[in-house]
Amino acid sequence: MKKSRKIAISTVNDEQIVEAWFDQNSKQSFRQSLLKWFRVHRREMPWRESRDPYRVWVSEIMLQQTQVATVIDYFRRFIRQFPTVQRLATADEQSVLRQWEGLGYYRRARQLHAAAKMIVAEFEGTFPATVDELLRLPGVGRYTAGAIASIAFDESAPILEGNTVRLFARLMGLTEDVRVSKTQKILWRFSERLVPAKGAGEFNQALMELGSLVCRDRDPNCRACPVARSCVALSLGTQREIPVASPKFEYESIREAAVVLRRGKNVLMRLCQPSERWAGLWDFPRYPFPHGDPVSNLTRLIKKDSGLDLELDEERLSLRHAVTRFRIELKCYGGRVRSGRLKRNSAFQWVSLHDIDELPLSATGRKIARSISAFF
DNA sequence: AATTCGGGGTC
DNA sequence: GACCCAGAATT
Repeated sequence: MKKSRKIAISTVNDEQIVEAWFDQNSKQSFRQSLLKWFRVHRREMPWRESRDPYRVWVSEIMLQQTQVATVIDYFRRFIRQFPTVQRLATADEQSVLRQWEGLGYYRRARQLHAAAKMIVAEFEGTFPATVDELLRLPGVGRYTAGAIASIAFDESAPILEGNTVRLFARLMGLTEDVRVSKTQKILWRFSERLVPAKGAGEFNQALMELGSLVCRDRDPNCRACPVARSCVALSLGTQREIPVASPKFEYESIREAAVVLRRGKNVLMRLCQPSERWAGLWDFPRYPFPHGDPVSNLTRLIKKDSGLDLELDEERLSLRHAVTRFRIELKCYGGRVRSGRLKRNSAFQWVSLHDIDELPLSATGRKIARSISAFF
């Protein structure tokens, strides 16, 4: 008897911690308080000006792992150039990637483009309107499907992302690592139990807005919180210790070299291959920084890969940047071609200075391109 | 269950 | 520097 009771208590940490919260709190009054707050503090955002599923979809893809402030201008430009799903579907991928340049996670742009073609072809232009249909689109996972279905189609679908993870963890007083799947499951369950049958779109946006503006990562503003009375963390004074999250990765410092090789008005560029970082984007020829004499070693590397006979100058530009789990120190060299022709089906290609503006580059590639006059 | 995939904001 | 951001797909 005592034994089974003990087991029951330890399993409270799992699914039933959710039920414990709902036992202690009225979800109707929680929803009311939240929506009342949201109607006052709701921020204007370009994708909130309509409920056009296409625009909601584009915004949700852009917002994956990307802050609202960063997305706003990208969204405006993207919708200006690709105002409908049909226009996106018939665009070429390079122009889509060009609009995405600087946002990062470029797979999102390629999948968005692929999904637009799917919608036009398989759904005959009728936008997928349910979570289950939306999940068939590449780049659309559980969060994004729930967000689109609820915001654009008023489906009662739950969401879970950065803001709501933090909010829910504090509301329940969750002290477990929110990155492990067991905790994710608890958080999804919480979202499922909380989402209303009607008005889920507004409700979900209100949750995220509260997480973003009030239940902030650092410095949560509990005095301004409309649902403070439902917050276990606040009642225990542990709101600053929650959420607990294991580190995502450790940084590794690496050094690279890039080369701006000129031939007349053209510059040697390389199309990043599908298996590489920046797939589909253009980059300057780039290598791990060679040991020994960088100029002579780089000259040999480029000659081997491109087939060109060339002459390199000294270092002209040094950039530091971080990408994924790497801190990169990138040194850039200028150079001229003496003779030779490009190898066939190497990813290299001569690009005129003017055309570089139209190509999608990585953020560092664009920095090099902008200071290209320093190499001539 | 881990890793990959960017880049900028912020303290 | 270190962590976060309206995550998804792959290994």
